[in-house]
Amino acid sequence: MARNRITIQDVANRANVSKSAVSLAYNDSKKLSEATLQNILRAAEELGYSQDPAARMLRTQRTDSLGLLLPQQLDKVLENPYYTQFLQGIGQTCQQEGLTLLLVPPLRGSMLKAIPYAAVDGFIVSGLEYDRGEVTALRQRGIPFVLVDSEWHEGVPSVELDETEGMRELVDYLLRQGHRRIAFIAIETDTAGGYQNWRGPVQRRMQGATESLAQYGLSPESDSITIVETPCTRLGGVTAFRTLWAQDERPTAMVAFSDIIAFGILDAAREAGVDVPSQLSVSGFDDLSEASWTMPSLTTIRQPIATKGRLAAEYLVEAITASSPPDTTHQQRLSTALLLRGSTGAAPALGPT
Amino acid sequence: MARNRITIQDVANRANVSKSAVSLAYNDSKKLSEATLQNILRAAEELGYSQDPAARMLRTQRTDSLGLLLPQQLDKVLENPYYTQFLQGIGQTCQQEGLTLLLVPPLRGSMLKAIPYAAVDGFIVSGLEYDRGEVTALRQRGIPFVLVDSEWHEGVPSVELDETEGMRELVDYLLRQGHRRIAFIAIETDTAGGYQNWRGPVQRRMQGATESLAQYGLSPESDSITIVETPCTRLGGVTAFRTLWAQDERPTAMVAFSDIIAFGILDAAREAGVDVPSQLSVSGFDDLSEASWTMPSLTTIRQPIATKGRLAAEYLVEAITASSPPDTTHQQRLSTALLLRGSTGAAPALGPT
DNA sequence: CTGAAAGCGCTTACAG
DNA sequence: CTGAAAGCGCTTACAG
Repeated sequence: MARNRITIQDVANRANVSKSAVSLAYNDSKKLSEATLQNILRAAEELGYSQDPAARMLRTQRTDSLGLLLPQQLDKVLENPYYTQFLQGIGQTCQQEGLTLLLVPPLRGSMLKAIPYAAVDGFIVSGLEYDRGEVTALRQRGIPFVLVDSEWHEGVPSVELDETEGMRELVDYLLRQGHRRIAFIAIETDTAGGYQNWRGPVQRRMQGATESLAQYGLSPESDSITIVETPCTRLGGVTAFRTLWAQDERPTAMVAFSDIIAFGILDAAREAGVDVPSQLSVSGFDDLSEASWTMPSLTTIRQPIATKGRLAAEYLVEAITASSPPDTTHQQRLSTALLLRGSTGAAPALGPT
Repeated sequence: MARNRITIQDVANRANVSKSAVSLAYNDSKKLSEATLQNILRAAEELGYSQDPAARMLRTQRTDSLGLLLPQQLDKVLENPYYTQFLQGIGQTCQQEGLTLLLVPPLRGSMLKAIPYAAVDGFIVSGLEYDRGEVTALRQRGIPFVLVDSEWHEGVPSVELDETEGMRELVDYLLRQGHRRIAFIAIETDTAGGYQNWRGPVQRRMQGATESLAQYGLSPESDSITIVETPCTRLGGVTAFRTLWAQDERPTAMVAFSDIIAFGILDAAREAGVDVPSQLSVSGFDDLSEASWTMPSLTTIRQPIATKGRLAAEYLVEAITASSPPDTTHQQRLSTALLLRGSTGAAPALGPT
C-alpha cells in the first residue's frame, strides 16, 4: 500500500512516446493513432500507473468538486434529517454535472479555518447564522459561493426562504385559535444579547412572529410571550419543553423553529402526560417526513429542502462555468407553506372559535 | 468572482521577503520573527492572498480528506437512512482527525471511473457487491482503502459483519414458530443467474438462511421457499410484497434483507388489509431507528452501522499515517443481534408453539 | 499525429 | 532567522 511513484514520465519512457502523448491518451484519446493509444495504455497497465489528481487540479485549475461548508461537526449535522434531504438536493445536481461533493465541517471549531484548505471549485455555505469573517474569507478565496440558511449579505449570492411569511401565517392561526401565552423555541446560535441581536433564519422567523403578534397588540416583550433558545436536536426540544412547563405561567402553544425540536417537545409532552393539542399546541418548521407520522401529526411550515440544495448547487455550477462574474447577483427566494395538522388546536381555556 | 491570481510570490514581493518566508508564515510561523510574520500577514491581507489547495496537495502529497466511494447516485444513496448513520460514524473519525469527507458517487455510471479523479488520502468503499475491476483500480491508485458491505477479497482490508450468524438465528426463530412458506427479499444487485451467483452481503445473508433451513430439511430450492430481489428502497418493499402476495402459495413470513425494504412490505401489507403478524410475519435487517416506531414494530437484525463507519475511517487513518504498509491485513468483524419485536409471530395455520 | 518546453503554486531541504 | 533552488506531476499551447 506504499504511495504510487509511477508518473506520466515513466509511462512515456516505457511506451517510447512523450509525456504529452500519455496525457492525451487519458484526456483526448481521439488525437492519438489507435496503435499509439494501445501502446501507451499497455505501458500504463504494466507499470500500474495512476494519474495524480492534485497535479491535474493544479494544472487545470479545476477540481470537479463542490464544497459544502457546514456549521457543525459532521455527526451532529447528520443527526438532523433536514441535512439528509438537503444533501439529496445537492446530490442531484452533482450527479448531473459529474461532480463530487466535499463535506467541510469546521476545522478546529472554526468554519473560517476550513475555508482555505478545501480543494473545491465553489462552496455551498450552510447555516452561517452570524458572519465572523467567513464571507470575507470566501471572497478572498476567489471561488464562487452561495449562502443557504444564512445571514443575508449585500451582493452575495444566496438561496432564500419566505420564512417570515410562513411564520406570520402560523402565528396568525394560533392567535385566531385563542392562544395568547405563546412560547417560541428558537434554534440556538451563539449570539449574545437575546433575540434583538439574532440574524439569519432565526431573525427572519422571529420577525414574522413579531409582525403577527403586533396585530393583536402583543410583542415578544409581552408577559405572555416567552422566547427560549435550544440546540437544534430532539433533545433540545425535550429540554425546552421541561423548562417551559416548569414555569408558573405555562404557554398554551409552543412554536418551534425546527421540526426536530418540535419532535422533542412532543416526546417530552407525552412523557409528562400533557395532551397535544387539547392542553398544548405544538408546531414545527421544515416538514420533515416524520412530521406526518408523529402522534399527533405535526403542524409545521413546509420548506422545499431538497430544492434548496439543488438550486444552490445549480447556481454554483453556473457561476463556476461562467467565464466572467455574473452581472446580476443570484438571490433566489423560495416560498413556504403552512401545513395544519393534528398537533395544534384551540387554546385550552377558550374552546374552538 | 474571478479566479484569484495572487500567489505566494506576490506576497513575498510585497513584503520584501522570500517565498519560503511566506510559506512559513502559514505553516510554521514560530520560525519567523514576530516582525516578519506581521509584515507578511499584512501584505497577504492587503493583496487578498489565499493559498492554493491543489498546489499544496501536490507538494505535500497529502489532501487531508477521506473519500467515500458509493455504489449509487448520491440522492439514491441518501434515501436510505442507513447511510446517514454510516456517514455519522465516518464523520466522528473525520472530526477527530481534522479531515474532510469527499462523497464519490459513480462517474458516468461507473464506480471504476470515479476512482482516479478523487483527491483523497484513502477510500472507504461501500457496497461493492461485485468486483468489476474496482479493487485492481484501487490498488493501482496506490492509496489505502477499506471495503465495507462488500464482497470479501483476500488480503484486502475490510470491516465485516457477522451477518450469516444473524440471519441463521432469525430463520431458526421463524422455523420454530412454525413458518415453512418463507420468502426472502434480497437487495437487488446486478448479478445474473440467481442467488447461487450472489456475492458480498446478500450472499452471506442467504448463506445464514440456507444453513438454518437445512436443519429442517429445507433449502432455497424447496417449493415452499421463495427468493426475490428488489431495489433497496421502500418502494422496492412495496413491489416485492405485491408480487409475493399475488402468488398462489403465499408465504407466511417475509424476510427482508434490509429494514427499508421491510418498511415497504409493512406499508403494502397494511394497504392490502393483511394483518402483521397474525397473517404474515415480516422481518428486516439493520435496525434503523424507525424500526422501533413502525406499527407493529419491526423484528430485525441489528448491526452497528455508525460503528462500522467509524472503524472503517479509523483504519484508513491508521493506514494513511503508517510509514509502511501494515504487516497484517485489517479485517475487523462486527457482531449482529437478533431483535424480536412485534412484526413476527407464529405461523397462521399452526398457532403458537 | 507527435514532441519539447513552459508553467500551474506551493513546500522543503539546504546553505548561509 | 532568511533566501535561492529544486521539484511535486500534470496539461497545454506551440512547433513540426
